[in-house]
This record gives sequence, C-alpha cells and structure tokens, in this order.
Amino acid sequence: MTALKERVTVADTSHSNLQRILVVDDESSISELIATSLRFVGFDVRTAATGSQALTIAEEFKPHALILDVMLPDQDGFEVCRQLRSEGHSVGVLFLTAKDTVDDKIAGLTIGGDDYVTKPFSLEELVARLRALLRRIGAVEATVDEEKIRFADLELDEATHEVHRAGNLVDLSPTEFLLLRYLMINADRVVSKAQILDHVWQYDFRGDAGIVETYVSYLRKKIDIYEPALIHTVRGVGYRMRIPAGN
Amino acid sequence: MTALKERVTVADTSHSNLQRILVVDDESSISELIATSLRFVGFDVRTAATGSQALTIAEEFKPHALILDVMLPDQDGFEVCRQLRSEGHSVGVLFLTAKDTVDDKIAGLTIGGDDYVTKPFSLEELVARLRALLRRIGAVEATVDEEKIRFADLELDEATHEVHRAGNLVDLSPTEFLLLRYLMINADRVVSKAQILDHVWQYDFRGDAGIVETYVSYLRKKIDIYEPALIHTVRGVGYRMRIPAGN
DNA sequence: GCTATTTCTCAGGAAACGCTCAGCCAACTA
DNA sequence: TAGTTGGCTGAGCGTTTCCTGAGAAATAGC
Repeated sequence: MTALKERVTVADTSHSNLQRILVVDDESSISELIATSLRFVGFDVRTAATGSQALTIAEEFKPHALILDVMLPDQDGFEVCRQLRSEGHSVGVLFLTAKDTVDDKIAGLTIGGDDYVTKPFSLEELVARLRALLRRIGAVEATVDEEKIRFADLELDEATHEVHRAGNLVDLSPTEFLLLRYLMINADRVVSKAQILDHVWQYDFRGDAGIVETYVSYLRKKIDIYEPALIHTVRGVGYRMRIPAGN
Repeated sequence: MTALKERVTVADTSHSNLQRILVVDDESSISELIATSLRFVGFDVRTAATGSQALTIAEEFKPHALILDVMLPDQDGFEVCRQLRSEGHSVGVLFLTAKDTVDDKIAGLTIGGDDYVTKPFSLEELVARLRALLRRIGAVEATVDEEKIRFADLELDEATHEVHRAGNLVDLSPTEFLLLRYLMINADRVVSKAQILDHVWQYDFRGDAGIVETYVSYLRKKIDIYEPALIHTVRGVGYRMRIPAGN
C-alpha cells in the first residue's frame, strides 16, 4: 500500500527498531483494521481492548505512541492517558472519538502534541496524523523524514497542507488532498480503485467506486492542467502517477 | 490412516521451503481447481471448506497466504481473517468475491497488502495477484524476485502494468497483457490453445478456442512488429515463445 | 442562520474492449 | 494438383469502462 521504502519485512517485534504503536479499541474489527494497516507501513503494533489491558501492555511494550479510543468499556481514554503519563511514560496519543463526542475535553489535546481523529476515519488520514504526531514528540530518530512528498514538479507539504505544481499553489479540498497524497506515495505503481477507496475514503463508505473517478477528474482539473499530465489511467486496472516523457 | 497421512505430509510438505497457501472455499470444484493450479506452479497447498476448518488448519500449517472466499457457510471471510490476525499471524489474504457482491461487502479488502479477485476469475490472474501479494508482505525470501518478467528484449512489469519491446513502450489491453504474461512465463515451451484458454480466460468461459487466435494476432501486431518475431505457431499443437535465431 | 464549499450520486456520451464471424491464406495429405 | 484442415486477420457489434457536467445533500465557515 504505501511506499516501498516503508516496507519492512515483518519479522517480529520484541526489540526491533521499529516504532511501537499500541492500538486500544474495544471493537476488534477496528483495532485489527488499524493494526494490519500500520504493520504494513512498517510499525510494530500491539492491540488492547480495555483501558487496564492497555496499561498492562504499555508497561512492557513501551510504545512510542498510542491510538486510543476515548470510549472504552472500563475507563475512558483520558484516564488511561493520565495514568500512563503519571508513571513517567512520554508517549504520544492519538485519540479516536465518535464524531459527536467532540466536546471540550478534546479541544485541549493538540497542545500537548497529542491529536485526535473522529470515527469513521480514512486510513490514509490516520497514518498521516500518526506520523505527524511522532514527529512532533520527537520519536522519529533520523530526520530523513521530511514533511514533504515530491514527484516531478509536484510538491505536497504535510505540515502546511499545501500543494504546489510547477511552483504554483494549488487549492485542494481535504479529500482531493488525501487522494493526491495516496497517489504520490504510490508513484509509479498502479493502484486500483478499490485500493484507493479502502485507503482514502472512510472505512464505512458504502458507495460506488465511481466516486474515485469523479475525484480523479477533480484532481486532473487542478494539477494536470500543467504539462505533462501526471495522473494516468490504466484501463481495467486502476490509476498510476507517472512522468510520461521517457516513453 | 493417520500414519499414512502423516508420512505423506512429512514427505512433501511439512518443512518444505515452498510457500504455503491455504485455499478456503466451500465449493470443492473451485478450491480444487485453484489448489491443482497452484501446486503445479510450485506452491504447497492445503484446502478448507469452512471458516473454522480454515482456522484449525492454519494453526499447524502456518500458511504464508490465504485465498479466502468471503462467502463461507459458517462465518464470513473477514471474521476468519480477523481471528487469524488477532492471533498474531502475519498472513496475507487474497479474497474471492462474487461479482455482484460489490455492494457493501468488499470494503476494506485491500488493507495491509491484501487484495481481492472477483469470481469468475482467470487462473493467470489469480496466480499473478497471489505472487504480488506475497511480494508485498515480504514472504518471498530472496529479492531476486523483481516484479518484472523478461524474455529476449521483451519486458513485462507487473507493478506498472507496462510492457516494453526493444525499449519501446507497448500498450496492451488487460487480456492481451495476461496472454503475453502466460506466454512469457512458459517461454520456450509450447502451450496449447486449450491451456491458454484455461489459464488466461475466466474459468467459466464457454466460447470458442478461436478467440485465442484472435488475441495472438492482436499481440503480434503490437509486439512482433519488431524483429525478430517471438511468438511462433506450432501448427496443430499450439504456440511457443522463442528466439528464432539459433536455426 | 445563511452562504460557500465539499461530498456524493447520477446519467449521457465517448472510447476501449471482448468476442464472433467469415473470408482468406498456408500447410499438410492423398 | 486438388482437396482438406488449421490458422490468420479484418470487420462488426454489443458491452464495459471511464470521463465529465449537473445537481442534490451534507458540512463548514462566517
């Protein structure tokens, strides 16, 4: 799914040098979805279903970050977070919250470097947010990890959410931004509409894959009005970002 | 009986260095078709007809990948997948789904390097997808395994879906691509029209074998306009891809 | 609360594709 | 050489795939 370089052969875990993420959600379908996705892009992941279980696992797993549902069966996510911090763990937290649960508590989150994502989310967004969080709390060793993705004369900045093509600022809607990001990360490879749907759209999206066509069309009108066109369709297979020149 | 079974098992599988694939489908005609085909191309294959059976077999067989029908008699494919993953198996899954199940069920199928194929499928496509999946999840040891197939000055790239002949990009339709792929994989060997039909076309194709001739013709006009011609007819037998030079 | 943006559905049209068919050519046979 | 068989290929047609504009519904911003 994501960039080749991020692919690390899934060996095992114990004391790997991968970043360790603890996913806490009582719905196993959600936590497994996240875990699978994160493992694939190169994280070392554990899951927990309750707050107390999370604390136990965190004790020995020592995660760099948590993805933490605020609604847990035993105690709420904030409580888990507080206990963890009181024990001296400097861990970043990405909260998961239902859309309508966005009350005051969450407002103050971004101050501490934490962040939150509302359910349902798109996997692309979750991973992007998690990466940003890890960068902020300084859990990323090397700073090879720039916040910009480049392809040809296209430049996408994760920090500012800005996109430039040939030096010109391009204004994109949130979905367009995510889609472009996904295409750029997979530059030079064909990605199917199903893949795009699974990664860019929210996991509960139940509409037609035709929406991908619509958004590709939007993107083209914004970034491929410049030469050369970079988004190419591979009929019957999917889309591919590439520099056509070389033949 | 157990003795016999175990002997056989130990003899050709248990700790073979072949890649292990577990095929799960309640229609034995389908799972046997797939199993036979995969064994022939060098996989170690087991089959299961239900979800629980799949979990049991997976426990001891430890497959590198699953080919999993989403519609199973007891539980659906997702559940099987989730249970397997929650037990820590880092297994890739290739889902099988009926074409009209495209509604709500197929969401999330391409997460974590997984993929899906709709029934009816062509064996060539299934095998190609499976190979790609194994590559993505890193189950292939040596990395000699590039995503390109080469023969003479022909080059077929699975990731980009591009074909080059003598450095020139050649544009192929999906079926043409599959056919060329099959011929290249069987380079220097004669393949009959029936074989081609069985592997390249969907297993429920009930048309005339003459369509193979038509597609070979298409292919020749696209790749054998260069010298030397690589696709040769073996009259009364089939086709063979070869470099003519030698005699 | 109203407006602007964004998301999503839908439908028409254009192009590509899969497939059939028929006429023709080449190769083998007697 | 003539007949027969197998293979090649152009033409045609129904279907699928993709693109795009228009508009409804949801959302966010002011």
